[in-house]
Amino acid sequence: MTVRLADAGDHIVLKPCIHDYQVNCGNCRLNSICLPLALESDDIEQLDNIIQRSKPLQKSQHLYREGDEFKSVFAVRSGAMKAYKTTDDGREQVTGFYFPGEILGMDGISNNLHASSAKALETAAVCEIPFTSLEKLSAMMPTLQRHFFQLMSREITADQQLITLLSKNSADERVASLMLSISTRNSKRKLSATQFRLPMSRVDIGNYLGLTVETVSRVFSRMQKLEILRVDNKEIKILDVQGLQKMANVGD
Amino acid sequence: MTVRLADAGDHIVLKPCIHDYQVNCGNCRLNSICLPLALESDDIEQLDNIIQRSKPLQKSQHLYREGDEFKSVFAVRSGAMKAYKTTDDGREQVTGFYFPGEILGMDGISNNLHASSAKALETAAVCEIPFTSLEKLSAMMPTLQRHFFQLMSREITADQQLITLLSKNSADERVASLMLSISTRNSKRKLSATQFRLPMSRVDIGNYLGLTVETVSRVFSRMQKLEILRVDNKEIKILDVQGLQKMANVGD
DNA sequence: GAACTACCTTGACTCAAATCAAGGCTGCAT
DNA sequence: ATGCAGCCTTGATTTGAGTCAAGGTAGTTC
Repeated sequence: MTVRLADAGDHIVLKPCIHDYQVNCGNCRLNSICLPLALESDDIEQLDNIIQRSKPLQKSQHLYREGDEFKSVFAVRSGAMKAYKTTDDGREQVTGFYFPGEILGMDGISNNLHASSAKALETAAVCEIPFTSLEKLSAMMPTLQRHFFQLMSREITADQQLITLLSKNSADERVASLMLSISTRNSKRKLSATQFRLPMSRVDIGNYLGLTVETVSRVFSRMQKLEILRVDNKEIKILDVQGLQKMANVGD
Repeated sequence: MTVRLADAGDHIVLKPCIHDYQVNCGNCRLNSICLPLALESDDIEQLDNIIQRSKPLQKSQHLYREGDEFKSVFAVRSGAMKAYKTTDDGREQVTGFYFPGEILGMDGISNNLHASSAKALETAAVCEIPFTSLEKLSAMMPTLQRHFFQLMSREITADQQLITLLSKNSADERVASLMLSISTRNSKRKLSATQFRLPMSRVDIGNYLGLTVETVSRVFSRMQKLEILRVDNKEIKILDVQGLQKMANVGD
């Protein structure tokens, strides 16, 4: 059975081969997420000039690796990315999933080395923002400087959310929270909040949430039995948002 | 039995009532940790001018609370602080411990509201750095701007370390890692790396590491039995650094 | 210095998630 | 179409940390 991916027509199509190289920040339909600046059009043009748009990454291709020299941060334009660290004993800790309009790579600033690796979960296009140019432009444009401080701060609060989730919540609550997070982020980019395709594997979800694959799989089965979700491999349909919120144990 | 607190004379005395209000950034002995800038003395003076030094906080007094308006970031001058969030069901998640020279409050930038609360673990003095002034100064001083980006990035990598610890490591490994982290940070400020007094309670340690008090206590007992640490309430003496590293399971 | 409180430790028991094991799907390559 | 490899699911069993319970210790107040 086939499921429609998006309910909002052709806003952002998560299929390969539709990557518009001519897009610029001024007309990018993600700029309300990516750069919610009250930028003067002149400012946008300056920003646009420093941004490099390269050819799309294929699934499982790396954007950068832990230890690489840090030169740029990246905005996801289409597709999805994961950031992860490899622990001393070789296991993988996923530190974040990044969807269109979201920025990654900021952990590399502190040491001029990327502190994590970034890999495409599916065919993905990114905008590269060279950091030295961004710094110079920030010094000249107070709103941009402010905005970038805010982006970094948001990464910190997101990490703290995850810390709390890992430290205090059960397997059910963790998976439910992730589903709600993806749902919310989808609706921000005008995609369906209730129906979507997960770009990551169960292993990735487990590595993000501090759970094993088996546990993630069991939670999905449980949610399906409770008629909170319909799960068909990577296709997710949220049947009962309130039930999901209750399962996530989030205060509302 | 009494234990000397510091091995380096009167560098930083963790006892109350020795707080020098006349300190400025130029002569502060923490500036190699707090602001490792190759700042011109003129630059230091400008920075110094925006920094406010208020009277010390008493133990368990709040510096700010979750939801307060964000106005400033803070540098710890003496004592120790903890940052924490309260979960929807009233439990506490400690997101970080902050020692002299370390900066806290950066999670408030994203929403202009503090995303966590900060409380003194013992009598503590802080330097308040008003954020709007810092922004203005950053736009004028590239090294300061760069430095502040790096500080925020460091907070991100620290959070990612904690995420990995919570997600992948056993109780033994978590407690051992925290002891090593405190040891390292102590030696950076010329204090003993092997002997120190924990400013936080077992409950705080548990809330930071995602463990219960009982588990933290049992780990300390185990470490003592293995002659890795000597634990006398809050006094810690590391007897076997290599054993501790092995227990933390950190690659070297 | 007695009493109180907050903090810490230890033991016995329980339970949620990990581990171990096996089998089923899916989609790609031949 | 067939075979293969990676991914996902389900069941049985184990285990590390949580929970419950009780008692000890240190520091503070009166």
